[in-house]
Amino acid sequence: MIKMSIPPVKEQLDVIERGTVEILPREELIQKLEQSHKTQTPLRVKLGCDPTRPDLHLGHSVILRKMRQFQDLGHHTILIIGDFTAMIGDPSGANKTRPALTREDVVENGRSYFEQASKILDPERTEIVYNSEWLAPMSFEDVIRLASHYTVARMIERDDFTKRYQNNDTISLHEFLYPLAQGQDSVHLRSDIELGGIDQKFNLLVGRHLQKEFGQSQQICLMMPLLVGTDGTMKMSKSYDNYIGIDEKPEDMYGKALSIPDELIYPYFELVTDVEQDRLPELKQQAESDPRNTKHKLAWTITRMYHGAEKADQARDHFEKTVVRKDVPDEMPEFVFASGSGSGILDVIRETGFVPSSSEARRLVAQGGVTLDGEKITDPRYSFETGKTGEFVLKVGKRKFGKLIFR
RNA sequence: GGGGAGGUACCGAAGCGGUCAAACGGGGCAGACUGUAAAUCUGUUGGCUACGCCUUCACAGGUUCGAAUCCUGUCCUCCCCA
Repeated sequence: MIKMSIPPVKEQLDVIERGTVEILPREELIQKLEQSHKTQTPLRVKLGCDPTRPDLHLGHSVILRKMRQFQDLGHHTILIIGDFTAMIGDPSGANKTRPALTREDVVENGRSYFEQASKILDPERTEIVYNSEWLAPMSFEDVIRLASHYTVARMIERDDFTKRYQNNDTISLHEFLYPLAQGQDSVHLRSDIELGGIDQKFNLLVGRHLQKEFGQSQQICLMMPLLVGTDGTMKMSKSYDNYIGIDEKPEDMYGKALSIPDELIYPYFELVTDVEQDRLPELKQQAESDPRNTKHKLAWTITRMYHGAEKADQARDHFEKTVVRKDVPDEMPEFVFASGSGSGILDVIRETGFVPSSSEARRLVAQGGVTLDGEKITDPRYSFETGKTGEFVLKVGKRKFGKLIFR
């Protein structure tokens, strides 16, 4: 491992505070940073992840990027795969009790999570731990003791619980254990700082509280805002289908990034891109004066971060071509059919996998959402002549293209 | 443990014996429009060998010519009391 020097406080704060919503308590953070700089001892920075959904998107990247910044400042970072807590299911976010996962699922998801997170974190400098390591061996007695350090009144103060309680929604008793388990992680790891989304505030504070109960130095809670999704209203989440996945194809990434409302251009630059700190004010202004080009710059930057400059250029060209000029893309998946079968258009569309059912295909045809070589097909009974050969460009819906080859 | 309310499509929510593949809203999808995959307007939204047929209204049975709607049992949720 490379020995890094820990820079002075002021310098660190500039980086640390980029995009944060809240640091509790900020004063203590400064003290810890001073101490750390003086003694050149890295702080222990903890981030827990819930491996229920292994597809990471830009929403996750906000917090992971913050973690990366701590790495670059020379601190010690610990990524906790919440394999044990995932079996409880965090009550926050989806206001619903989540189904418990099996151990195998959780382990597999954890692996996939780290693999994806490595696109943002420096894997060399990330300590990975699974919280089942210390949570699983706890006895019932240990759990009772832990639970005695928190009160029901404080527990139901928590937003999610309050709301669900008022709505007469189910709250399973074991959900109360989630924050405690997460807090126990902090105690076990003796963390100095815990990162989290602002929706994690309660959980992070429980960690702080428990550390105090156990006579430890209390962690600083650093909260990042929730990234608003491409729909411009709700937080980015796979279940709202308003996300940009970090594994997505360059073209999709670019297109989705362009679909965000103009007000989000700046927050995205600040939270999910690696543009230099001192360029931010300038970008903020451009986002207002020239939203179109600034948004293209944003889309390009995001795509470049995950796919490189060359792919980003291609994605931009692809967008210009298919969306702006409504032209046919350079590359598209090919589907080969045997001529002579006299295939109907509905079956052909189905075989491409662009739609889940032939009823859906029929609907699209009826609504004029299907073209063949640029010609709208409106008759669901349209079929390719028997014995016909050649290639056709099929377009289904707004942006699904395929090359049909009959031979 | 006792009493009451309720479980409807992706979500919320009507319907309470036929005219129900199921109103309405949200979401999704499509068309028009657009700097944009935004906003707005319009249409559409179970499946199929498709002007007809098949499977849906927690689950399993039953009554009836006919049930999402009535009856019985099971599972689940919420409220009040203990």
